[in-house]
Amino acid sequence: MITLSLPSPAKFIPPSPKSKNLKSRRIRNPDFEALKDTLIRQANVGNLKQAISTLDHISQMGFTPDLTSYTVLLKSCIRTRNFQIGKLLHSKLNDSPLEPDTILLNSLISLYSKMGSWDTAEKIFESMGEKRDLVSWSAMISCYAHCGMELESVFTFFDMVEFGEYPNQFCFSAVIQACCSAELGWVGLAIFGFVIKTGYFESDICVGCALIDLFAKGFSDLRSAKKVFDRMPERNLVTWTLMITRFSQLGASRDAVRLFLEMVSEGFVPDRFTFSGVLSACAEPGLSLLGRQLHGRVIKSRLSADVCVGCSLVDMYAKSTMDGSMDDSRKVFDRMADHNVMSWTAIITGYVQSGHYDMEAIKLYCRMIDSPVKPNHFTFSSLLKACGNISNPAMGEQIYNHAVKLGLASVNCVANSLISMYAKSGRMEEARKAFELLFEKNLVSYNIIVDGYSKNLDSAEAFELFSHLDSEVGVDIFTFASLLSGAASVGAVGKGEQIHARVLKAGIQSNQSVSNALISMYSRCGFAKHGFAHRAVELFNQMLEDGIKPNEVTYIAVLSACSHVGLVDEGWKYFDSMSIDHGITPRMEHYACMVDLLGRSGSLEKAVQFIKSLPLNVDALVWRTLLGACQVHGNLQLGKYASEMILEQEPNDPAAHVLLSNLYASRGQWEEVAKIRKDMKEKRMVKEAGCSWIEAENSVHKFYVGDTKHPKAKEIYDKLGKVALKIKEIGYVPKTDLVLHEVEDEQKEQYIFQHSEKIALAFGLISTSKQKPIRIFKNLRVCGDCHNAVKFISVAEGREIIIRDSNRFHHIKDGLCSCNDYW
DNA sequence: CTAGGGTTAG
Repeated sequence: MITLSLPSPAKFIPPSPKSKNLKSRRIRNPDFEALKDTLIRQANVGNLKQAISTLDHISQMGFTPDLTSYTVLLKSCIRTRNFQIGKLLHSKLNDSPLEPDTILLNSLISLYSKMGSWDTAEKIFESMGEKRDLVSWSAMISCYAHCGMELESVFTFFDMVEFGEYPNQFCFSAVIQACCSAELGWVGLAIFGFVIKTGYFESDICVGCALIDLFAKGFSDLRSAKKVFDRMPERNLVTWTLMITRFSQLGASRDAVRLFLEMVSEGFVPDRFTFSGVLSACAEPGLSLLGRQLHGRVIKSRLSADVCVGCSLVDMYAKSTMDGSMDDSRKVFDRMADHNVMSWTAIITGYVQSGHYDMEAIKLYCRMIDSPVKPNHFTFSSLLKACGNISNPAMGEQIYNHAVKLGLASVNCVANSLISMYAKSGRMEEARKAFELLFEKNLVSYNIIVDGYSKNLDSAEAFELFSHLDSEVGVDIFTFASLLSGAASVGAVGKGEQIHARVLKAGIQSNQSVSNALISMYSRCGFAKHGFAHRAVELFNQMLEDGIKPNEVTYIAVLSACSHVGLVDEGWKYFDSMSIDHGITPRMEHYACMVDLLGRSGSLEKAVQFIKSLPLNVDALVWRTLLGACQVHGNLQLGKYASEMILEQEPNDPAAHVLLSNLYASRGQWEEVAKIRKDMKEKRMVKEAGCSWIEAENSVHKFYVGDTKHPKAKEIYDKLGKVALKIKEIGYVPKTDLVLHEVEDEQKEQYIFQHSEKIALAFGLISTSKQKPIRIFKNLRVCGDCHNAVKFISVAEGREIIIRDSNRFHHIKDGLCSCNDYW
């Protein structure tokens, strides 16, 4: 019988790899050996602070810590990503008389590589001389690959081969990783050929992982990635995690989840990286329940405070919570043990993308810069987007200045975000300036500026850029979507049709965003003849037939198209099938579309019934839609109810006050009007002053109510008087009931003719060419009498008139308006 | 020491 003698667990210390060398030393001091053993144990369990003080203790005792101690400590720093202590060790090593060996220097390269300090890593690598081995080469190749210096990485690989070293699996995996981009994918494929000859493809897990990435990241080709995965003779947790993460990143969320379940059933235990990958996949709509269940498993695995898992959870809850609430996301963020750039960026981005928490995002940024964590280019992109959302270019500029100071200003996505921020704030001149100053204009930059011009109703400029893009850079789905929305915004349906033709020629009509933009364009351009709104509905049906998946946006477009042409039954049909057939939970916008549809067709009671039948309380948007319909149909009772509901949720909503006041005024109930006005005054609510502007003679002319400041004021009012007479002759009757003050009828008519949109139109009539349509912009909704008068003027003067108000555009021609008299 | 992760402008 054989008995094994083992040391008791308390005394057992794992042998260090260098113990053989140590035995050869002649002098062994027991105190030194004991301290060293302690140090190694502390380092191995990741207790770096104590290990460092043990190291100091060794020096204080008069011993010189040996290379093994440094190596073990450094490895632990790399494993736990403790860069601060890593750098401290490096400086201690420089101060010590020790001559670092290859392993220690390689470890230092790896440390600086993981920190992103490629320059320090490079210096160490170059100083190594004879000590350089295959590990040094592969560490350096890998360092360049991870620091965004892919070409440097490839060249270093070739240098190594030229130097006479024969690459092993580590070198191959490092250099292939550098080639995992669209630009260098072909180099990766060439190296793949080399790998096959060496036989590493069949035998090494690292090489397999790199090849999976070559296909997934370099070619977005998940099928080939899966082929590599299936052919690998051995798969470990890293391999599975890599597959799950890449599938998730490329939008194959359900496949990612399937892989995860398969992995678990094969007995692998997911770690922080695996959870991170699969949770990201669960941000996709429809997978949130699974995401919550996985969160439970994360807690059981004691990983809930981990930064990496936390990031994915923050992102998942931000994206998957239906009502856009950030509560769950924030809870996860607040419970995380500590934060890094990514977790800060994840929560800030979550707030920005949820739609209405831009200020919260900026507040968090203020907290972030008080912490030791520095923002990166992703953080700045999101923050600039937030500033654009709230149209605050001044704040955006401040934040951009921070990016300048951190040397991130010229990073593509930061500079592009700045342009987008200006464009969203209506500052097209600044946007254009920033665009022209771009160091490198990519397709995204062009799409932002084209979209900017489109949204800011300068479709001429947008189309001009488009033709440049078309011939020089190339266009993509975003360009088409922007142009379609631009065409829709100014009612340029002819241009829209041209783009539609191009879409068909390019064969991209089956793309979801393009399809949505097309439907939306035809829906918004629903002219009096109903032709285009019908076309929107037709396109939608065709989209379904072609098997393109509709999303929430599609339904907003198609429901509003139904609303524009009064297709009540179809509207109901689509609304029902949205959730039943396509699993899309209706949002407030969809409810608002239905209320609009019912309200427009005069079924106000049905609209109220609809709201009451819903399983949840609707928000102010829906009630405002109802209130608008009440105003058009003069239903005071329901209007009052609707505005009460709005004010319950948004007590200081000026729009609700004004709409209700207008409703009372149209019924001549002046006491009520006065009450509301007083209430508004007390609450210090500012009603935006109505103003209209028009572009003529190469500049913008802006008019307020009763404005007489314009140099051509006399001519304008003369023209206005003449036009008033002309249209009365052909049947125009002033809607004096829309005057919101209690005055005599004759005075009311005067008031009405001082409205800013009429003044702007009169100016347009005397200063623009008869062939071109007159384009007027108004900051508020166009007044009912003005709308009516403009229809008559279009006949009397034979002009095409387009009014873009705060709500929509009105394309008025031959006495008819594209809005079908509902807005 | 050398393979995997989370944040990203249209």
